[in-house]
Amino acid sequence: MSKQELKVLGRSDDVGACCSGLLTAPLDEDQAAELAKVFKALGDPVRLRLLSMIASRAGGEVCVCDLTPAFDLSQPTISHHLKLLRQAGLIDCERRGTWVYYWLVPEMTDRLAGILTRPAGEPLPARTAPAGAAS
Amino acid sequence: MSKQELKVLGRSDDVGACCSGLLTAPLDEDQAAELAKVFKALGDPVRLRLLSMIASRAGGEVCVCDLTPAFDLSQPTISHHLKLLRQAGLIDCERRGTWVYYWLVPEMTDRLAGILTRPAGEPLPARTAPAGAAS
DNA sequence: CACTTGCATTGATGACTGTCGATGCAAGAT
DNA sequence: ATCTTGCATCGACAGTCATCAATGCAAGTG
Repeated sequence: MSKQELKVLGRSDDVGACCSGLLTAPLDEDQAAELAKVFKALGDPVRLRLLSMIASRAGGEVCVCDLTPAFDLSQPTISHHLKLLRQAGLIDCERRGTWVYYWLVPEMTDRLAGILTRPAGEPLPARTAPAGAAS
Repeated sequence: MSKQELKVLGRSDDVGACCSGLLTAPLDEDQAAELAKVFKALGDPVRLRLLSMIASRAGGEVCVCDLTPAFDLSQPTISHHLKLLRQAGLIDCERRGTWVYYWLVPEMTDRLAGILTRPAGEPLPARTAPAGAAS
């Protein structure tokens, strides 16, 4: 339940590896394609809420049966969104008896946060009085 | 060129304000919908590459004429992607003579990075030996 | 003025996505 | 074994999206 499924991310090193930041050097096509899959998984309000419910849960994991009733959506739809989040490497899950529990993969959110963080003390080219503006 | 267009984000306070983190408390529907628009804008490889090209540019801004030839896509398509990034609040632009220049809005990427960052020294509920596993 | 160049907008189209009901499957209960 | 419950998968359908060619518009050039 936790290790089959097409591993969307990384062909080899996966989560921990890769690129410093999107803001410091132009992404190449492969990096961009890989990253886009993760951001696309975050690009839906239902999945964002699911992720935040899972991530903020004391104890670190949530049973699907606690997630589904929080939405005005069918159970297959929630299951589908959870699958996408898992394929993006943002969460993982495990069956335990009758129930399935999900938890956050913090390495992935850490990686995204790092990618979106600009190196401290950047020049920050004073975007206020654009040089030769059309005056 | 820089201030019309439907302001996708914030109804009032916009970028700087809002929520602490997606990882600490469940997002409500409005926050999730708002955030999802920004992540959706990042969920495309072309837009990610555009953003990284703009953000990493020395001088802080890029002319569209420098961006378009870097892709195997038509000029209207690039223009469309730039529009989406701008509507998401990630970049802004200005016409200067014949050319249009784009630059990063670092407040937005900062905000996203913050949202994806978990509070330091979190319990990190030892996901290794799942309690009552199906043994 | 007409002509050219840089970029945005429009309209069309094929591909993808979110959603559902129906179904399948695993595991505990009887 | 049969029934029930929890969740995933399947197939279908409507809505959204990425892309293009055609066109429009702004601004510099002759």
